[in-house]
Amino acid sequence: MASAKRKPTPAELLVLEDFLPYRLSILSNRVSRAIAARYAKAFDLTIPEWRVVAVLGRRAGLTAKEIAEATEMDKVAVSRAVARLVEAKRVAARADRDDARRQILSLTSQGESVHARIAPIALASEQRLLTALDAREREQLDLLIDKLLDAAKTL
Amino acid sequence: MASAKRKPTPAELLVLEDFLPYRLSILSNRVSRAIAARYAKAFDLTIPEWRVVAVLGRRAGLTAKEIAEATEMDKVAVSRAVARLVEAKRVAARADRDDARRQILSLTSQGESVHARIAPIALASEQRLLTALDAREREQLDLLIDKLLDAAKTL
DNA sequence: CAGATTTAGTTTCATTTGTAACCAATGGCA
DNA sequence: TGCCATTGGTTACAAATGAAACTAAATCTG
Repeated sequence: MASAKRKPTPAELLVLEDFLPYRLSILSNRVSRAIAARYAKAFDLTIPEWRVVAVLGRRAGLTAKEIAEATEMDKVAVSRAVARLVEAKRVAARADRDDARRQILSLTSQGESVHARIAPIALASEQRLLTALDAREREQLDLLIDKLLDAAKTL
Repeated sequence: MASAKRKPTPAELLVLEDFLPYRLSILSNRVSRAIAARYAKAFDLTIPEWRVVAVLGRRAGLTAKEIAEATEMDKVAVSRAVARLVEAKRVAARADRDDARRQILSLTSQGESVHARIAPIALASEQRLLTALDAREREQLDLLIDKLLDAAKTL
């Protein structure tokens, strides 16, 4: 007969290396750090600044609020990143004629240049990571992340 | 005839919402924050401390070095987390007779209690997240994350 | 249109985190 | 054995982050 088994306690079940939130955290950190290492010092750009550049590079004329929404950064982080970027003349701010609180932001030519130079580095890193997966797996990954992102919204 | 198309530049190809490192970062943050919110205040425990508790809960008698390896935290983070846990009498340190620099760490009964109370909360959050996926997708996810973790190691 | 409320964005301050320097113990090794 | 390099861990300092308070403009409401 089968040996009588006690049901494992939650504490016994929780193995850090198998715990999804932990795994995601390690993965995200490894990837972000590796990529940031390639541009952070070379371009004197933080990750939040990079995100602002990336989004303005594709959609010029956003306000800080819109950038915050697009990047999922909070408004303080956006404010700081934009301030540094404006200071560095990588982003230009012009007044919004309809609302004096808002500023319409867009990349300067220097900002465009940063964008154009970092984009291939970022994409190459992503591609390098994705070489671990075949085409089918990449599709699966996209789908799974979409589902998890959605589920995590309501956690 | 097909219209002549210019090859898109990298800057045009890089869409933040589709960029894997960005997606992973958002996902990881959402998940970690949601889970931490459930225990951080209630147990006065930071994420690094929680990781130390989790690993010591399953493998008592580790040194700080070993904890750092097991959790992928750097030694400073471990040192700080352990210091707070010892202070709170959740972790006990005893001298290693072979090497005076090392301390053998393990959970106190209070630490065990924290572990036993948080484990089900953490697992429940993970399960809740995973309800978005069916059994097959969960397997795929595990496999994909393993591959990416491995690939990210050498980025 | 006056006062209250909301919104966009910034500043301030406390906490967290990361890096580097440091200290003490150990392990070569000549 | 005596010196040097390495290792385990902590400390100190700077930079990043987050929460809350704040400013100023816009909007709502009576």
